[in-house]
Amino acid sequence: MSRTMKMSEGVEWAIHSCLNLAWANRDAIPASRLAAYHELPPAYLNKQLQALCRAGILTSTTGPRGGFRLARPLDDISFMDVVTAIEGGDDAFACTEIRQRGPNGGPAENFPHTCAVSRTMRAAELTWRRELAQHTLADAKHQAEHDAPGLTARVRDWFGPS
Amino acid sequence: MSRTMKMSEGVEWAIHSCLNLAWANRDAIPASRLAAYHELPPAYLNKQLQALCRAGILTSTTGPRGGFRLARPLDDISFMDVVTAIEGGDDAFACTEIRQRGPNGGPAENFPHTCAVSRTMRAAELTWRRELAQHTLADAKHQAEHDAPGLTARVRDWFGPS
DNA sequence: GAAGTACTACTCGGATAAGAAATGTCCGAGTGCCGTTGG
DNA sequence: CCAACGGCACTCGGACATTTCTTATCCGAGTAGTACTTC
Repeated sequence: MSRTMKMSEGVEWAIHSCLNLAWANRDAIPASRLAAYHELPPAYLNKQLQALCRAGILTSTTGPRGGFRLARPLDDISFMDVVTAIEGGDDAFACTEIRQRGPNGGPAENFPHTCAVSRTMRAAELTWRRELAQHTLADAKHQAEHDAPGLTARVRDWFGPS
Repeated sequence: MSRTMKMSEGVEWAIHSCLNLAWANRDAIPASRLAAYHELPPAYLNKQLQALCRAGILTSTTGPRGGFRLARPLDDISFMDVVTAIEGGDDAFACTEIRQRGPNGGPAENFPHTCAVSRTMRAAELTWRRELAQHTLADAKHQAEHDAPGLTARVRDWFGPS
């Protein structure tokens, strides 16, 4: 009905920023510059990149000529890694075990099996996670380069020489 | 990082209520009674069931001896149907096309291909939706009955004779 | 001229506001049932 | 006794609060570079 079950837009920002970091191929790029490239709020993008640092996807350096850089090559960063870093690893469907409440409920010992509803939901989410884990940012980079041939050079030029 | 990308708990309530409707096998059951079975806020559950009515999964009747009933058999109601009814059909990942913004952006004509990031995200979600669409509430009902043999009779008895 | 030092500008990082959205509540419109009344 | 009628209790339905969470912003701690002072 309503627009719930929405993924944070920070995921989109994070992925594109990682791609830009790879294309720019510089030592470190500050959040403000990465934000300017997509006209995003700088401080908020910084917040998202912090999450990537905590997840070990990026590394950060403070001070002049500081900023963010990739912690490992793109083919070692899956979509799932980024989603987990930003969104957290919890399942979207949180079973609250309402079947155990109410008149026909009782102590948890009466319910040795996990809820059938929960099983189906989790299985579906698992296929989603698996699919995300099988695609890396390197794949996205190659596809984007294939779609827009001159993109790599344009991005590198805009971010300037190393 | 935070607990975002969370599915509404209304989905869980809706599925269990549909199962209870099937087990009770009565003409119509009011939201208050369905809520009491799981100790849920009656008015809010009513709100969720309204969404199922709009989606054509349930039918509603007002007045005494009114309430909700299933609009079609359980094997014709998939998990996807319920999720769509409650959460809406929009994708969790909403591509905002940030690649088109900024210095290297430009008019949409410059981007004939859909964003590679978006493609991957949508493909993953599609597997999730497909998995949900392949399982019906009848499957869940059978599994639950298999897990807890006496459940069917207990539920029907609690809701009382037709 | 070279080395040491203080200063400045710039970065991330986390704490703090603002806004949106999910969650929860309440009252009105409508409907079927039941008792009453009249034939 | 039977039928029609009026009242009543019960239901959904949508409009209205409240709480939570995402989104966004701001300022401080720390760092590297730079210019200046001193030997």
